[in-house]
Amino acid sequence: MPSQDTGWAAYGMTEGRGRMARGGRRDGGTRGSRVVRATDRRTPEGPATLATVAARAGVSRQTVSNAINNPALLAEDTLAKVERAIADLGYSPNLAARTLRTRTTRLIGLPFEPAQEGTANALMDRFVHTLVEATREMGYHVLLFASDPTDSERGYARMLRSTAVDAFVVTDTYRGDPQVEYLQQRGALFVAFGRPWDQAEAIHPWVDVDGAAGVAQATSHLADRGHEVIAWLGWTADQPIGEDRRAGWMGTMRARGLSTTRLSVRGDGTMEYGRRATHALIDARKPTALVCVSDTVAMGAMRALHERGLVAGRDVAVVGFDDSQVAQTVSPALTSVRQPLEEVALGIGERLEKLLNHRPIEEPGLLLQPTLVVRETS
Amino acid sequence: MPSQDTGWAAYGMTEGRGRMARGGRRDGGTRGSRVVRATDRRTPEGPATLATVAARAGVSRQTVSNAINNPALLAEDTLAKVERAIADLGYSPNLAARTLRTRTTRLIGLPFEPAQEGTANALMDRFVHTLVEATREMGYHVLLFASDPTDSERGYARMLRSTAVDAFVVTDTYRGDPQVEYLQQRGALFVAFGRPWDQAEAIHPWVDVDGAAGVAQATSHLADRGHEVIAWLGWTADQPIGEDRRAGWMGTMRARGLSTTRLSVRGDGTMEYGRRATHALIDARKPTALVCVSDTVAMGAMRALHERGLVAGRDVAVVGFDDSQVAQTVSPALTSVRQPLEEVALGIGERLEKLLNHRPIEEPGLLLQPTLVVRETS
DNA sequence: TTGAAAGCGCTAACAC
DNA sequence: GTGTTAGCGCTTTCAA
Repeated sequence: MPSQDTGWAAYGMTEGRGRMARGGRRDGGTRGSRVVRATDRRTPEGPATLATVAARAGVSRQTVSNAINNPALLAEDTLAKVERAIADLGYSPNLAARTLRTRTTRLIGLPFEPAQEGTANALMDRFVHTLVEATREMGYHVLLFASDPTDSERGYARMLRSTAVDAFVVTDTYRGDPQVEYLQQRGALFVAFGRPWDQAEAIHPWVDVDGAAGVAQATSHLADRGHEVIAWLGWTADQPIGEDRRAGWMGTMRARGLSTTRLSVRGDGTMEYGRRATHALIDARKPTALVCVSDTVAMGAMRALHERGLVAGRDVAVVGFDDSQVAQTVSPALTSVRQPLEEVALGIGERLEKLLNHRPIEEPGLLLQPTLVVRETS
Repeated sequence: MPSQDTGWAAYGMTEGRGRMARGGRRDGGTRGSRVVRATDRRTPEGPATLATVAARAGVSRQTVSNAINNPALLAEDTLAKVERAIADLGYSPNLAARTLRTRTTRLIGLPFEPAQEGTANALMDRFVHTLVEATREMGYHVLLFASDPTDSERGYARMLRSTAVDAFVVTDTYRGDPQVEYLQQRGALFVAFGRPWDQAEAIHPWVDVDGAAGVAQATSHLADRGHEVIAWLGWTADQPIGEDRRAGWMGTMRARGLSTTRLSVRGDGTMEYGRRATHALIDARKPTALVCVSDTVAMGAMRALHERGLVAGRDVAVVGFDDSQVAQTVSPALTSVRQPLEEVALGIGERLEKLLNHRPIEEPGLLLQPTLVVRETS
């Protein structure tokens, strides 16, 4: 175990801390009557505080505080003096003290769901990273917390009661979950990644991706290339996201006067489902193009084509959704709809900022357009 | 914008807060001389505090504190009384106040690097999730922060100075980075995901995966199946992880008395590199099996095979590393070495707990064994 | 076993 | 423009 005692060392240590924290610290002695116990050694133990900086700069603590939070209030030379001292001492405000005073943690809570070995993983990664960056620029950090799967409110409740975060980002507004309602009732601040599918009246800030538009784009792209028998491989009808994407296919087909009869299939999102559905579709309707609700399903479709000696992109076009790593790696490379996750995170960041600063949000909902990444399979 | 004022509403609001926070709160009036300004209304604004609970239970604040932190000290019935009150009021201690007092945030800092569109994404996801779970059980949360890419110490420094976290998890000890040194000098608490490759003397707690053993396993597997000309497709020699994995191949080949001459290739980790290297290897040495440093490289290899009309798994065996989603999805499915990321996170959690409780860590370093997931390509 | 007092480092309110 | 005072909610002596 390392045991360096350089710097203020013993950071986060309990033993001996009580003692340390006692004497010596408040070198200014703003309250004259205070009895300084133990040794009054001046060695800087622990990080600098407002008092340390104030003493060094020859001003009061409040002035240092103002220099940080309200620099405009200070005279130019005072400000310079204080800033010097801050730099010299390497001072950063103690976050806990600030939080206690301002009732503001500068933390954003992000529930981190179990990673299902499948779809959304890499997506989340792109999203979370941009969110971290965006919130950092606002002066916030992202706090991960496991939302109890059995009782999803548990996780939130604790965070709320203990004043642990200023706001939440809710990432799965899908399947009309009660999270949103719960948070709204509590008056908690949050922005959702995902539309309020069922509760149309609830107008909380949200950002989402227009899946229908993405699939419409894909379908148009195929139609433009001369395809007329274009099939849809979707999720089960209870999933709003899947149905939304399906609507994009359906709308485009209708608009182009193309038949959709027996060309729409639904099922769980597995590869095996994609494979079987593709075989069945080919037997029944001989589609020349397949639009899939996800890359995973598309991979199943490609496998089925392979099994029949058909080549994806030459004999039958295939389009996926998500632009996952698989889409980019597989051969032939899969055309896929890419979600603008970075933009989503940015949009959420903007809304969070307004929420946290109590500024009005003119446009609570933001629907972003995905882009079609055309590769070899179409 | 939502404007419910249910519950303690206005949570995190600035306006009017000063007023709210003033009167009424300290209903016990522990310090008799304190002048209570404004109205002394009893309506519970804001979450319950120690004082609220104490008043309700008819005990002092300290007793409530003890009930939470040192229940053994209390008489049975007093404890029961207090616990009742806590439950009734839905009380959770204010984290900021506790932090200010104890100098303990119960937060673990995790630097979140830019997501490179490629290798490790889904990996991180598996890891982070388990880490969140493990630390939650210890009563900690995970705080994400962007470590400045240009000046990696920047991010840490800020977190340290502002007493924002109790400990760090450092995730890329690879390429002998200065982070570790920096943190050690500061006496900061941390556990590394990754061995201390260069600075052998530095004994900080770490957990890592034995890449060499994983590749050795893969190579043995191939040799057992009768392969004798087994090639290695690695990363450039400056990457310790890559060299470690390569050593697994090399060691096994030697142990089995198989030649390695002109069978080892190195390059960047791209698919294109994997593809070209495979073509070159086949031209030069006609290997019957390819062991790859990553799934990405393996995908390149498979593409090359495909281009030559060879079938992976039948004509030439291929093994990857990471067991990424691609490995599971591609056809034929890729045999790959899977890292026990959940165990890594668990091991890190254990070490963190000991570190934070100032308990000795008997075994600072933990090297975990990956497993070979055999699929169609071998 | 329980209670009283003090103070962690900061900022809001107000006085000068 | 700067300083003074009070107190956020908690835990830690220390006294009863």
